[in-house]
Amino acid sequence: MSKPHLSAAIQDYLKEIYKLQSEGTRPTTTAIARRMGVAPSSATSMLKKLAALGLAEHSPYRGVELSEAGSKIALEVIRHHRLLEVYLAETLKLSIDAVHEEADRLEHVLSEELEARIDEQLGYPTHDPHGDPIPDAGLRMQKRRLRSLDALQPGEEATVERVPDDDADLLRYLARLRLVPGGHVTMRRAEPFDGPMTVLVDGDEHAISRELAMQIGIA
Amino acid sequence: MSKPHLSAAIQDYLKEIYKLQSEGTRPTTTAIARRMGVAPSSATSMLKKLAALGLAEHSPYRGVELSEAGSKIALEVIRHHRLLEVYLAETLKLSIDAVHEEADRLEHVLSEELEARIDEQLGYPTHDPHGDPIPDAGLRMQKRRLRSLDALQPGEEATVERVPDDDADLLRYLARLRLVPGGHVTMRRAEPFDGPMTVLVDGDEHAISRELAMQIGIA
DNA sequence: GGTGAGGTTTAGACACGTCTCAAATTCTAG
DNA sequence: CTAGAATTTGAGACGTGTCTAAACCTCACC
Repeated sequence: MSKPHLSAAIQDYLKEIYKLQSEGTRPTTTAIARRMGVAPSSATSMLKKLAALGLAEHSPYRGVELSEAGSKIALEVIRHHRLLEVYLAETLKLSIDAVHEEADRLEHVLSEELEARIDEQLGYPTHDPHGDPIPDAGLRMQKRRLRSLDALQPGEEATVERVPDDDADLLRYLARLRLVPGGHVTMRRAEPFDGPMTVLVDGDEHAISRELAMQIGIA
Repeated sequence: MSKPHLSAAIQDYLKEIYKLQSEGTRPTTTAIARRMGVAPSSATSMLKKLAALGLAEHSPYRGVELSEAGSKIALEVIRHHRLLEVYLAETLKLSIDAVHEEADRLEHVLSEELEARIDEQLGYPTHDPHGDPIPDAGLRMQKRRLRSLDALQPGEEATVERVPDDDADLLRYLARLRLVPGGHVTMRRAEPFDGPMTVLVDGDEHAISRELAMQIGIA
């Protein structure tokens, strides 16, 4: 009962498991360990702990699934994280490639009070700087299905809506190309055999790999 | 060498030892333990660790003294803490009684980058909301010797410059009386035998204990 | 329906920061 | 100067989260 004080580690695991689940990936021990940057055995220990706390159901060798309580906490952490990202970007002018790492540290020490102030001051934003949705105060998160940039036909135009959030180098590169949420993009060419794609952004042509194009959400 | 990653606990101990030192109190094991809210033996362990890390000199049964390196880190933590207090009060409109606790958690996860942005955005403040000095970017802290409110003679006026920072209930009370930094106070009466003092603040008379008056800095 | 490769769990260890309890040391009052 | 009081330290334990090494399941393939 009550609150056995959920450590930062527990919160991080719950968050990653939740994200894996919502990406459609089955949250296997290995996948979780890779995301967390720990050994698989460490993940196993944690999964057992999460199960003991009633935050997840762990069927050994089978996988894990968050309980109602676990999902709730995961959403709270994600809300903290993404709100902080918006805050750091808007109010303190941090660049899009820096906000993720900062928010990762701040998310665990953000009080509900501060969260509310930030949310209010930002005007209740619905998406973070990378285009990921922010759960609202009731922890409801609006899902949206985006096309990915590689699906664009030559000549077609679109607005960038989402970019990956956790690779700072990649984000710096994308920011330089202005291939970030809000950017306007036109498909020029797609080389055959899954070759690179040439896109026009703000009057500049850039060639990017199809793999990268697949990671960029558009609408 | 390098950075053995100074844990939040280490930073907290260094900060408290530094504060004890600059208050003129000899940082004994017991005093440190009381400030940290831990058992004296826990403090001893930590003092030994600090000594092993070259952050302090520990003479058993005698006390402890911060080294150059230890003082530097203490000042960095104090800078983080007090800058955050100003930031939370000014930008996010947190009340003076809430900022200390929030800053205590945030101070350990504030990056240098963020610290610099905050400092700049605030216009390089020199004092936190309780009136304590903020070390500058070079970690120099301006000391000032304040009189305390109980030294005021009947009829004398002064401006409140400093209040205690870590008792939220007390701060709420002082804030209600407007007996906080910036407030203008006039001494009315001081009852004999160290009795209470009656002061005028913004047109309202309040009686406060001499003990409390001693904790309030004026100029 | 065996079997081997790969994913998963267990076992045992460690670092950290905390505790309690008991022993050692220092302080202080007579 | 000394004995009792107060303080400080040491030893051993615990909880958390991590690791490596080794044992253990599962499933797809033949």
